[in-house]
Amino acid sequence: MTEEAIHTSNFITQIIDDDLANHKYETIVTRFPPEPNGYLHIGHAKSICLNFGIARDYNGLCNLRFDDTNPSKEEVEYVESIKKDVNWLGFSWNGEPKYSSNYFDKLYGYAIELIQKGLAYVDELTPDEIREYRGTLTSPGKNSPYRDRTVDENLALFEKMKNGEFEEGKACLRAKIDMASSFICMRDPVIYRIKFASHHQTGDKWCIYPMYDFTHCISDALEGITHSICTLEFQDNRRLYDWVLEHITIEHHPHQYEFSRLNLEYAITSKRKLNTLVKEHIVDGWDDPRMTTISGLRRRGYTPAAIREFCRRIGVTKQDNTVEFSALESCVREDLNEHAERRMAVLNPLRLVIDNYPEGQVEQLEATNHPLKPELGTRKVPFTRELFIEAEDFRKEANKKFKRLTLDKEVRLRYGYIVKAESCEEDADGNITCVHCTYIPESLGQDVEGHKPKGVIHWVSATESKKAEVRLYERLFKVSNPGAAEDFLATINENSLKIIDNAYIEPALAEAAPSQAFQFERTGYFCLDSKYSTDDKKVFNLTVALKEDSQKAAE
RNA sequence: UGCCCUGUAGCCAAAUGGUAAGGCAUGGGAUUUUGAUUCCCACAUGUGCGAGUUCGAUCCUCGCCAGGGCAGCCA
Repeated sequence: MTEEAIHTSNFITQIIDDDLANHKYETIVTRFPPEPNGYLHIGHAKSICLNFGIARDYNGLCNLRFDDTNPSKEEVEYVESIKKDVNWLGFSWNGEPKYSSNYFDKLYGYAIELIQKGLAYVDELTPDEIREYRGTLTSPGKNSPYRDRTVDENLALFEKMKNGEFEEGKACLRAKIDMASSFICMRDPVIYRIKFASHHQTGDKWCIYPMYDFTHCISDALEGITHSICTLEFQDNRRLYDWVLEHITIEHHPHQYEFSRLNLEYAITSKRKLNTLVKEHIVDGWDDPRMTTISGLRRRGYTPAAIREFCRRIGVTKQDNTVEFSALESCVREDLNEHAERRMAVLNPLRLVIDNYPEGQVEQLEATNHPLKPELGTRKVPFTRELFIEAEDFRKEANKKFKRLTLDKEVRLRYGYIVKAESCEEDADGNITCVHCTYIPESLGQDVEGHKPKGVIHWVSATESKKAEVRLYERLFKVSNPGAAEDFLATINENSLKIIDNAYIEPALAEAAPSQAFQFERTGYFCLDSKYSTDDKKVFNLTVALKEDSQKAAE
């Protein structure tokens, strides 16, 4: 998966192909325009891959533009996280990051132009009245009594708005379009409102801020965007996008195209709801490994390549869709299977004593780091008389499908010897506390005539291994579509985080580097937790479990 | 009961007038010192429904049905 498809085709790239063939454009320019009011999530990754991917595939440009027209919801923390996430996903934007707020002066000028053309007016209806006058989905609206003010009057009033001479909500600037339009966003949309809020980029320079519909199209035009790609809910807004650009004096007129946003099972792709989880401390921040935010996926151990591949596989259309979570997991497994070195770790230790192995002896067995990549080398794994194996890898007795250790039967210890379970000890409650076995000295690295182990299990030396914390995760929600629930907080899976504080890792894992992925053999893929892991106490996150043979459940 | 958009397999998604790609999932089988990986095989007489145009329709036309979006001084 190192080489991604150079050109993935979808209805938008088909339009671009046509535009290029017709010489409508020579260079394709796109943009990714997040509002810095939250962290990016997997849904944004789809848009990022689309916009930056097009720029890459067509040798074009993609701007990163913060759509920061609402200072009361936005923060610099978010702009920083967004830059980091876009870069981490493997993309770089054209030039410096842009901000809609860069264009506030020009936007103000275009508002004046509209007023001068008699196409905008200062309305003094209250917000409630504006809503009443707007009409409904099935009935037309009616004109505001302030709609026919003179140009001069509007100019003076808009100036007063800018100078802070109106209170918030007492006046706003509206485009004069059509109160009877079947597109509600064309019923004299508000294009400027008063907000006495300081802005993270412009400070207290302004007390009036332009609305999205007025800002976005002009920002696109000013940046020379050719294809302005957004999600389906903006389809109606396209009429207003075009109206604004047709009625002001501006060089470019980009075209807007809409695609369907990603819905992922068992995940939430609403910044507002994600924010609730963070603010209510239901999760451990925006980067909680259970979150499908970019930062959460990163901390969980997902790779940029896996996320990009996922976005490639799901495609881009206008159809509503809900992608199964397994589609995402398949992408990380594919990447990690190829790139993650293999290690052994025991999460639920059961003592295994090899009665015929010399006490005190430590043998350094050689283990390959990757079964299909000898170039990744080998490492030493200490083998001793007492080991830990997974408790679930031993049963006193079991049916034929059980491919692990049972009394009087043999298994191979991965990279080591064949052992035969002879007896086990139990506590007062009947829990198995220790298994005694014998090993076959000549079985190291080779089969032995007459011995057919039932399977291969992983292990760790009881005396040479290190203790570690391992965090296992399940889906954050109990239902496949938490976003549709009346109260999505009620669908939280209380068991989504399981902390194992007495896991044992082979010595080589104590050297694990942050952001290095490992496969704990027969268990899953893991990485160090960037937040809680320390030199003294390693903490590993489960990225994704290995697939399990369905026969395993039938044993 | 207005306008806009969308209906191809369990989930994504190609093909856009020439007779239904691919991926995920699922079920079988082979290989395997990871029940992983890898490799084979199976998986839509069918494109929401009904008409029409055509030699031929998933594709064009009309009607119907279903789903989504739109009534923030949010984006």
